[in-house]
Amino acid sequence: MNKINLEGLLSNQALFRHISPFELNVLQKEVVKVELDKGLTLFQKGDISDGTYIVVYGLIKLGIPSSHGNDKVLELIRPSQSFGEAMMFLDEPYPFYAEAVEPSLLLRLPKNALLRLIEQSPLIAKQMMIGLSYRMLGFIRDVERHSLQNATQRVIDYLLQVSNMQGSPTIQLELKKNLVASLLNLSPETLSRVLHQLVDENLIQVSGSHIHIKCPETLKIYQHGSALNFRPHSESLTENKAIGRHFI
Amino acid sequence: MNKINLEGLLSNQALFRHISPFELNVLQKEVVKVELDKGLTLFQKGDISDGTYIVVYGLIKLGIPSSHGNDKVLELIRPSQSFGEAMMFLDEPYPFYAEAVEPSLLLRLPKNALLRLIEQSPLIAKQMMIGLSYRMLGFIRDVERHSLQNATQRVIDYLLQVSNMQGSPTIQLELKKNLVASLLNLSPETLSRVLHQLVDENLIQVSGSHIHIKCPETLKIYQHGSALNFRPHSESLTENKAIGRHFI
DNA sequence: CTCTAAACTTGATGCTAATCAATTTGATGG
DNA sequence: CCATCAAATTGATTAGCATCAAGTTTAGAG
Repeated sequence: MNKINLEGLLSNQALFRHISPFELNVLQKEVVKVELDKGLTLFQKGDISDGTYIVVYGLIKLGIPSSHGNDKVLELIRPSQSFGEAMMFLDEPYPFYAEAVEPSLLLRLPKNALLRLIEQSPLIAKQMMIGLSYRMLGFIRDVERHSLQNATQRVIDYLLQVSNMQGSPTIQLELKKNLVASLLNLSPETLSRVLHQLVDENLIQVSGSHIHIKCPETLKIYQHGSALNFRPHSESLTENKAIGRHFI
Repeated sequence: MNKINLEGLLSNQALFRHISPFELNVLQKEVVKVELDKGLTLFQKGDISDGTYIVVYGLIKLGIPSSHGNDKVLELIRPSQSFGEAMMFLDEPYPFYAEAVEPSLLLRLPKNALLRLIEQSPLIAKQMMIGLSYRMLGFIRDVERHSLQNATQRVIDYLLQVSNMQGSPTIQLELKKNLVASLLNLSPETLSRVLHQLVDENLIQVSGSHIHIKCPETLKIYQHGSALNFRPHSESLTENKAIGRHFI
């Protein structure tokens, strides 16, 4: 229980960038540090929400269990990101479980403290909304990927995204391929085959968790033009695309 | 351009339940009413965000276009719900298009007005977060449905959900089956076949857009136990489910 | 450095749901 | 009330990916 340390951690969070020293001190008494070893579960699906968590370091997996063991990885939460807000605001049980993929340190912000902060600081409220919005956009992109792209396209999408995030054409997978597969809604076998195929086509090089993208541009084009990717379709859902607004 | 009418509309929105008369008057000058005929598009994917929209009446479809015409319906927005917040906060282009499925009336709240309201009223900020959270939970459930359930399960899920929403075992589809299918990530043909199968099994009755659920309980059980639903699986992703928290 | 278990790969097979195509049903307007 | 077009159904076929099963590689403990 190291107060100075805790204050330091809190003041480093983007969410509390604009917090007053006084409020920081109050908050510090309400926040709980939670340390999780690799593989440990923070909460299960169905548990009652007990606040919002911020990741200080480590990597948290939000997953949905399935009755047959083939869980779905919903999202990965990285340092300075938070999770659990939605369930807190709605007083709903968690629709996913949270588990540490790596040794992690979290901060738990109790509901009341967070609500008070929103009331006292519009800047924090705005920051929270930006956070929520960012994650919402992530979900929208997920739905798009899963609905409109095939296995190869999803893998390429993921590779390009990670490469972009890590700022290098050579990327280091931070996850077991099992988890990557689940994140992309693929079986591990299919992921393996797709990667192999991309190697065959001389688009990437793979060695372990190290993947080198030979030419991002080519890959992007391949994603849309590849013969593996789907065929035409019978009918459009949107025949009436006339654009119109009537301001009144 | 009917001012009294506009004020009335605004004060009826859950979001502005706690707004002051003065602020209501200011806001009223910034809000724009947008009327859309059936089938008309409000904005396209990629357009720059110009604020947040609240639906007064009608039904708005948020969709993602695909290069081959088989669009994906992302979400349906009903009266008193809003959309576009996330893109506004993040200054991102819309990742979907918005189109009126029925003749609709919307209110457009410009970014600046909304940001001002958040600063001035924590209650509005909180209300907005609740709204965002609600829609986030919807997306989480979508991902779960699409990842872990097969066609039959998704359809049953949908039927039970609509039945629940409408508070009756006899439900009235508010959408063309085309759109329902897209919402559930199914081809229209598959939706048709699944419904037919459920009729054969004597679980529902269908006549046009009118569907009667004979026994919600039986349907719920069928959803999990049906022979059509999947088989075991090789390997679990989550072997390490020990629950542990170290508070420090 | 070796040993063992887990992670990953590879091949063979089958199932689900998409696609294609042809009707049938239903709705809308003249 | 019929004509016309969109929506929905139905059947036949097949692509895409999951599953199952057997191997190979990798990594981490001792």
